[in-house]
Amino acid sequence: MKTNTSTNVLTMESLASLCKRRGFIFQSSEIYGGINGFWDYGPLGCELKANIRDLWWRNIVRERDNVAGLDASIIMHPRVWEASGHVGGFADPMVDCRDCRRRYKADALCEEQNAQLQESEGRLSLPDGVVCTGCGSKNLTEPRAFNLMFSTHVGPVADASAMAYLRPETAQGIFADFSQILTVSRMKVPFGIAQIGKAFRNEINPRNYIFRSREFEQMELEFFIKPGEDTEWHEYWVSERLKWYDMIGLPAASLETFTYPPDELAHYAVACVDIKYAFPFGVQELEGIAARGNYDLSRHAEYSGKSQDYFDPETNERFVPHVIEPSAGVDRIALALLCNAYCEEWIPKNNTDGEPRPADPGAKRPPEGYEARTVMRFSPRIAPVKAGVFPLVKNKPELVAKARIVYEQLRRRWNCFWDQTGAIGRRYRRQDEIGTPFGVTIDFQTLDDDTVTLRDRDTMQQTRVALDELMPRMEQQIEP
RNA sequence: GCGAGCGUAGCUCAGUGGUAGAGCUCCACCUUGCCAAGGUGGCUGUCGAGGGUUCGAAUCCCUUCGCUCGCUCCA
Repeated sequence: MKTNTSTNVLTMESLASLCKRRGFIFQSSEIYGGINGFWDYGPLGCELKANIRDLWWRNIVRERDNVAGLDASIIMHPRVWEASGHVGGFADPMVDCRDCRRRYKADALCEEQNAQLQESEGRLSLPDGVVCTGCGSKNLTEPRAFNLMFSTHVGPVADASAMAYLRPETAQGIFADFSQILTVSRMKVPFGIAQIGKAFRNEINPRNYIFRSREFEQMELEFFIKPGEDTEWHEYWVSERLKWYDMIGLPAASLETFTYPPDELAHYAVACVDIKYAFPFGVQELEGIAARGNYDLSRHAEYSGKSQDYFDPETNERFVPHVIEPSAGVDRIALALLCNAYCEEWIPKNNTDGEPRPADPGAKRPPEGYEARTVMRFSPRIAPVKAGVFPLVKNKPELVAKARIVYEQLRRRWNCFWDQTGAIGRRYRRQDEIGTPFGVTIDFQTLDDDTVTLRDRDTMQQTRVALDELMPRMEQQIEP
C-alpha cells in the first residue's frame, strides 16, 4: 500500500467535516449545543478505535509471555491519588513562572519574600514585588487552585468524607494492584501489566479537535524490572513501540521522537521519550515512554503501609521493582491515523490516460479533464471497513443473490459494507472516502466462473480473482 | 482564563429589518455491464439556545453554549 504521498495542506476543518459527514466523530451532546472537551465516536470511529486497541493488546499482551492484562475501576480509593501526587501538591493555590516554568505554592512563595498573599472578592493575587525565586522574573501567573481531576461523591451523601475522583490516568490502577497480579500471574521480573481504559482530566482549555479532551482513552503498560536495568529496558520499549506504530501505518518517517534532557525530567525519572506526530496544529505527543524508577510503588508502599517488595528467588534479593511506562493515547493515535490517511487527489476523468496526482493546496477545483477524489489511505490493518461488497447492478436478482453470499462469507471474518445502490463508481468513491481498502464487485461473469473483481483503493486497479482466492488475497494485506 | 472571529439543511455556504435559499450529499424509481454517468420524483431547518427592541428579527441589543485562531495552560 502507498503511504500518504500527498503534499496537501490538511486542515482540521476539512478532516472534522469528513469525520462528521461519514460517521467517525461527532461532538458530544450536539443536540443540546455540545459540551466542550467531549466527543462521540460514530459507527466508523468506534471501529477504528477498536482496531487500535485490538492491535495494541495483541502486540503488548497476547504475544508476550511476560505481560498480563488488567481492567481496573475508574473510581478508586481517594488515597490512591494522594500517593500518586495528583492531589497533594496541587490542593494549594499555585503560581507558575512564565519564564523558567517553575511552579510554586503561592503562600510559600510570598512567605519567603516576607509578603502576604492577597485576597479580594474571592480572588487571590500576589502582592507587588514578589518574584520567581528561581530566575528573578516578575512574569508570574495569578495564583490558581490547580486540580484537574474530576471529583464526585460515592454514595448518596455528598459530604467531604465521600469525595472520590475519576481517574486522571489508568496507570495507578496497575500500581495499586501490583502485588495481587504478581501473586496470581506467577510472573517474574521482568514482567508487565497492561491496561486500556478511559481517563478524565478537567482540562482548562480543550483544544485541537479531539487532541486534548476531558474524557479520553489510554493504553498503558507498566513494565517492572530489576533496579539498574532501566536504561536498557527503556531503549527496548521505545524501539518496540516505534515498530508498532510502523505496523499500524505510522512509519518512523511520519513520527518524531523527543528525548527529554536530564534537567527537564521529573526528579524520580531516569529517562523519558515522547513519540510525536506532526498534526496540522503542530508536532504533538501521541505517547510518552518514561523510566520512572520505583517512585510509584514506593509511594503506594508508604501511603498504604503494604510492602510492594519483590523477592527474587534466584538471587535471594528483595527490592522494589523499577518501572518502564509506555503510555499512549488511543484518541490521539486515532487522530494521527486520520490525519495521516487523509488525501485529496485529482484523477483523470473517464478513465482516460494520465496518472492521479495530489490536489494543489488551496485549489478549489481540479483542472479540466480531472475530477477530485478524497481517499483515506488507512493501513488495511487499521481500516474501519475492510471491504465493500457490490453487485454490479441491483436489478438482476441472481446477481444480487450471489453477491449476498460473498458478503455473508466475508463479514464473518471482517467488518464489511454492503452497497447495491447507484452507479458502481459512486460506490467505490464512497468507500474511498472512509478508507476501505478493498472493493469486491460481483458481475455476470461471477455467475459463470466464480470470479469477482477486486478493486484496490489506492491504485484503483482491478484484478479478476477467483472466489476461492479472495479471502487469502485480502488476508495477506489485512493481517500479514 | 484573556483577546478576536464565527454559528443558517447531512456538508460547503449565500442571505444587513418584510414569505428562509443554492450547490453538493442523501433517499426512491427508471436507466446503467466497473470509477462521484443520465432521467424523474422526494426528504431536510425552532437560522446554536434564552431574553430584549420592533407592527415585524436569521438580520439590531443583552446573556449563554459551542467552534476556530492567537496568547495562556498542559501536574
